[in-house]
Amino acid sequence: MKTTNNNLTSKTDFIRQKITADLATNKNQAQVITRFPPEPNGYLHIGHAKSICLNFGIVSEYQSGKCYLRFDDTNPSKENIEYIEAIKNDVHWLGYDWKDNLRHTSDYFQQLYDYAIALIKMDKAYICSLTTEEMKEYRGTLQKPGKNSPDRNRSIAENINLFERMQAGEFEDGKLVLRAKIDMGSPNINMRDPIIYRIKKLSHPMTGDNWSIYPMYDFAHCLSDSIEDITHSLCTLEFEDHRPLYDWFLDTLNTPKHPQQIEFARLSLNFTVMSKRKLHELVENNHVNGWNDPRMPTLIGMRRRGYTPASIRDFCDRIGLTKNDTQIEVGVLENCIRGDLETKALRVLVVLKPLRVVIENYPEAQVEYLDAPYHPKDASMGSRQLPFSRVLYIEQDDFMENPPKKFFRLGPGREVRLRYAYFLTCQSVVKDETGQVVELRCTYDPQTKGGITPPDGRKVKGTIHWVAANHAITAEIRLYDRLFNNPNPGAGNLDFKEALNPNSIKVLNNCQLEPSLKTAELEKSYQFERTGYFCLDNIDSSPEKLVFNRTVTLRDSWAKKSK
RNA sequence: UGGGGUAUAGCCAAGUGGUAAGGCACAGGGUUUUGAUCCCUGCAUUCCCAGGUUCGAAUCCUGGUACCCCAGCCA
Repeated sequence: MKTTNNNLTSKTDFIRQKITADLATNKNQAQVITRFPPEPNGYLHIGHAKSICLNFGIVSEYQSGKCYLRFDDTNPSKENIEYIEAIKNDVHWLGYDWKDNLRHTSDYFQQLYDYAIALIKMDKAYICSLTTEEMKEYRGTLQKPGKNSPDRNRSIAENINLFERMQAGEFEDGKLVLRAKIDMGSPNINMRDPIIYRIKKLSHPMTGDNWSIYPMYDFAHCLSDSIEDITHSLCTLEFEDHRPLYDWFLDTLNTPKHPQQIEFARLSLNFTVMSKRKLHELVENNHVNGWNDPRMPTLIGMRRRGYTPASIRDFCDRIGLTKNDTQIEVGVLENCIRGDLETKALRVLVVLKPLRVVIENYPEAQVEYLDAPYHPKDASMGSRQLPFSRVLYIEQDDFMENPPKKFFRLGPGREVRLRYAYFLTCQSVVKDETGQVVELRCTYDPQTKGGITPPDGRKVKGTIHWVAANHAITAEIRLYDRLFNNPNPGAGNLDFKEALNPNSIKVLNNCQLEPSLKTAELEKSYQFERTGYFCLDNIDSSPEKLVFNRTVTLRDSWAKKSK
């Protein structure tokens, strides 16, 4: 999608081509106005991020750009105020600012009502008393045309009277609806006299008890776009066959503005689910621990996991924008966060699964401090002093009793470098009654301080991380893996929950961290050298008990090879 | 013959009649005190299929095929 790198980014997707062309012909007074219109009935996920980056991103590319954040709150039975606040937070976190362009569809309820009255007066809408079942029957099927409602020829005066009484609260929910009078024989089901208002005697989060009728999406959305003078109304593919209806309302009502709806393919990621229904189900049935579970594809979950706004924006740039029905590999996302954190994350030493090492030729009570840079390529990130002493912890995975020849780490008689410290040779192995290796007895080479090559020129192939036992901090670390085992959970007619990965979270309780991590900060990423990127858990971590989440592992060509 | 869409590599995706960009993945090589990073190199005689038009077709025409979406008083 990018034709050049970095700041010279120029995207040439079909929507931008269209906008550029419109600008060239001076359509819409050479303006570009978009909107991101979430329904406040759930948390935002990575799929919404695609839309946010598109709508907010695109207007920043043009001088005249403006993007509204508009809550599409036309259904009070599903929506609530908590979601509104959460969505605002997520949009800001992602890096976008709607400035003073915050709106709600409910802001236009009166105008929408007036438009409905206008439609009735044009004899283009009528009150229908068919029940839900009858309505379905009259609608016809995909193959067969529908038939006219018996109420279709109700008089304008009666329609107005009934509509006013619907709003006045005279009828129970579901008794009557207002329908557009279009064409029950249309091959497009959306045009078969769609419902535009229904009765819902419910308190609305924004308008309280002012209304007992609420407009439907198709009616409210195009008119809200028109009211806001949206130039390009970008939405996903499933609304493509609603476009004739979008245009019908605006044409019929002859609105001063007629925005153009353009559809693009929604994001689909493998090994995860994106539909709100499924995400709700995961949360409600406790398959995850809430919307902010780090395994969720929600923005709030990804944030907790350690994904940065920049990495998500980069992802949205890379995946492209087309009408193709595609499924992006999660590897692309992982690659984006690795790319971002590679330059930003402080490097630290942390042992996930400790194995005790005693250096037999190192003085008992001695402690020395070794200088270790926070980033191998960026000196401006500074350095810290790592305490080193006779008893250390190394990673269990860095030792094998009978290692294959290509294993560069520790084994009986083998020598490795302790990062920033010394060369270390394994002399013997201590086991418990069960035969488990519990300790390594080693020696170090005093001539390799700092990890340098000794005078005899001896080379060592592997470098491992470590932590001084007496100085280490103990912490909990949560290792996450993909939530589903199947690249396409729920494909076919399988229940997507069958594909849940039972090992999507692994909690390690005895992790040993270098002392500098005592002051680790929230919202900051750390690279635990050789293992991955981590961040403090923004819910469960406390100064007394640090809890880290693994954002993503480092690329590991050894793991790949050794399989 | 319900309607609306989409087909370019394992996954994305440029390409708009002039001889198949780029990214991810993958494979090989180099640098490296992270088996990371970084740096090279390779990776579609062919664009869903079949015909046709043309000096020339992924692009135009004709006919097929596959997949996705639509029958909420949801959005």
